[in-house]
Amino acid sequence: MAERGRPRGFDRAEALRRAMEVFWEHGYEGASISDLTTAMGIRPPSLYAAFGAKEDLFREAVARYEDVEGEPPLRALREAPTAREGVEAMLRANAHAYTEPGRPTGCMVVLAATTYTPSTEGIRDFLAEQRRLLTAAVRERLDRGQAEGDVPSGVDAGALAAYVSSVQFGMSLQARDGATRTELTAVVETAMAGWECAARPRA
Amino acid sequence: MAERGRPRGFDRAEALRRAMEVFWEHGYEGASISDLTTAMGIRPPSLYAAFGAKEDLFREAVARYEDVEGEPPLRALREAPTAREGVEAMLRANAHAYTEPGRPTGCMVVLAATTYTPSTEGIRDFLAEQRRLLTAAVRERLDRGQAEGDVPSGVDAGALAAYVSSVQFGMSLQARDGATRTELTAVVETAMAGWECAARPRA
DNA sequence: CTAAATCTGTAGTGATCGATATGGAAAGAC
DNA sequence: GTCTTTCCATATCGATCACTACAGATTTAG
Repeated sequence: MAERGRPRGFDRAEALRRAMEVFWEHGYEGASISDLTTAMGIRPPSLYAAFGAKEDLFREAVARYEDVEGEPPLRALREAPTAREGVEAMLRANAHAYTEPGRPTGCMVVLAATTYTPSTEGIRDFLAEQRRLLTAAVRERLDRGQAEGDVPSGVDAGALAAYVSSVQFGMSLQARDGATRTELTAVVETAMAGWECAARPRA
Repeated sequence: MAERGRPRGFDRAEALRRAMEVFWEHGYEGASISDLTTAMGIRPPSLYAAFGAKEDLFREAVARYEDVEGEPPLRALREAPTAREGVEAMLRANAHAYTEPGRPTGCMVVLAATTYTPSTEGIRDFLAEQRRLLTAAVRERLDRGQAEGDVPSGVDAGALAAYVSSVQFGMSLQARDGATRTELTAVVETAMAGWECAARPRA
């Protein structure tokens, strides 16, 4: 049903997608309202009416990023038969996604707000929390692997999850620095080649 | 010998050290001239007279960071008897340095400029180049290990170096997100536990 | 002493930041 | 048609950005 009043003259979902790409490429502080409105094809009052403040738009863009870009690798992590295969599938999916032509390289959650000013500290903390949730998802998959017997029970799942996240976060930065898909895949294979040794109980 | 004219009223080296800490904590864009002059205890004209533009000051701050903070881990990498011990010593030194109380966490070269605007693209590229040099240093140590026989000759040194850098870059971000020294050290130990498997020739 | 050189503090430059006031345009309700 | 509601374009807001003009202060050179 049509709402009362003049209808919106642009596609809100498409505008959000374009805003996400600008934030993904330039980060929160690197994307000005002028950059965003140009990419979205609208003027500032339309942006503020449809999305609220810049910070609101950014949070919505991150949510869209996680739904569209972040979910497939996490699904691969969860749905693989073993924790090891899940981690490998997730890392391989990200090595591929981080170097997809025609769009920003690396992960938006990793790259969009490492610097901060007093006014953007909330944004920095928000992305840090999203990264902790990523590590927690790996941790949960490892715990499940231990419960199902494909990960040795003596393994420190927290340390192993933090290690996997470190590799993943580092891959994002290397992708942004120009690493190729082949190079990132080799990083994944190197990390996974060490898995049987790394995922072994230690003193 | 004293120069002609009124002498500088502040310690240039100490002012640079304070500027480095501000850039380290907040990044290039997150550190305003006002933030910098406040931390350095000087006024803008003194900053510009002594250091040039903000970008010049940043590059000098990075050089100082690399000399003071970055050199010890790299020396540990080079001076260890084997490549494996060198990498482990470097990573352990960084796990310690990234969580040193009373100063910014993580590595300045990794964290200070992941976002960018058209006017700061040069800064982003400059730090990317510094990161490539870090990876190249690891690569050189691995090549030497192969020449000296402590790294199997069939190992892909480039892939292994990129993997080590990924772990290291990821540790910086996790340190900034609040990871403790114990947690980062566990990441290093997990990575090194997999070394004998990872540093083995593969198809 | 005077002249030249260099540094410092005050006070501001134009540009850009995120965000908005205002008024006209375009829709449904009646 | 008129009234109400909502959206959009123009033009701009005050704040902050990196940076600097200017004048006074402090030094050496002579």
